Amino acid sequence: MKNTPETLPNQQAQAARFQQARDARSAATAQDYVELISDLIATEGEARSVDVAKRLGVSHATVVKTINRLQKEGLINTKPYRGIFLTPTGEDLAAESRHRHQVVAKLLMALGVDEENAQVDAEGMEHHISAVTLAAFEAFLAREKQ
Amino acid sequence: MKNTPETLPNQQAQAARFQQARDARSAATAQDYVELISDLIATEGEARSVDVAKRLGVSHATVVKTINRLQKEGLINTKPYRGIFLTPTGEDLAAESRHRHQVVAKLLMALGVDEENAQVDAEGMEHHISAVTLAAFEAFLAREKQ
DNA sequence: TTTATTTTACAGCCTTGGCTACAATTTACA
DNA sequence: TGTAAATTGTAGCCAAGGCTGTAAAATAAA
Repeated sequence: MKNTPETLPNQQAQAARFQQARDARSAATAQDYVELISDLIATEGEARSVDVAKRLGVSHATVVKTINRLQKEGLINTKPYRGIFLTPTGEDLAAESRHRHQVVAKLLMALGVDEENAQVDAEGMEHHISAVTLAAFEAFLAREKQ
Repeated sequence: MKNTPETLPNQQAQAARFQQARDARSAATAQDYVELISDLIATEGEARSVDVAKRLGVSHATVVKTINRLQKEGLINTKPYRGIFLTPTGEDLAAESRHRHQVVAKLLMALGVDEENAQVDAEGMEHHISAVTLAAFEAFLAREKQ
């Protein structure tokens, strides 16, 4: 295949889109954790790694390892054998993630998707919603409400 | 935290949702590859690993490794130093993926998202769209067209 | 206050999906 | 035809995110 003048920019644009999707995938873990930890603190008063493991459906060892990484990244604070807490940065990310999650789930339901399917799909989709798309979703929901 | 009668099912439901999201993430690679290979064959007459690498924005070595895995999984056929082909299973998956991708992109644009952002977000979102949600998207688009 | 249970931590392993560097093969062209 | 360029393949490395198994600490119960 030769690189005609048009194919090259298309290639690069497509590569950039795939790159963004990969970035979103790797950011998804951090978002899931902080969102869940924030929820647990709000509803249960504390977040323990055993609860995080149960909610995520993974082993507690996986949780501990990930928590350690997120702590290095400045999203989480822990003390040995004590609960898990969010840093201000982690709180911000959690709030943003929860908001995106809720908007996506509401949009799906507004389009006629049942609650359970909306929750499942929102869990995966929320990490791939750009600011532009989020705004479009919110605008649609605002229109529908009238 | 004690497991009150209500928290347990909730926990399990949430764990199942996260599990589905993880499954979708790992299936995403296969879908991206077959969709892209199918596109390349359609537009260029053949799919070569160097082209796949350029379009995905990864190294050719990564492509070769993944192609080998997908071949073992029965989605792709290759002969040493020859092009990449899809098995019937791979063709089916590619068609399905392309369709989902297009529906998602169209929906985003119907909601006012610009083409480029729609393409980026669709690339990530398409792997997390259940059959129910896909049908809802299509129904919405059909309604809009009138 | 011991003892048992729960929770947390750590060690080591696997797979996926990235990478670079180098080797082999095919294709293009001088 | 023979050599250079392009393409494909291989080897070996890394990080993330899974896992099991075992040890340590904290909590609950006898």
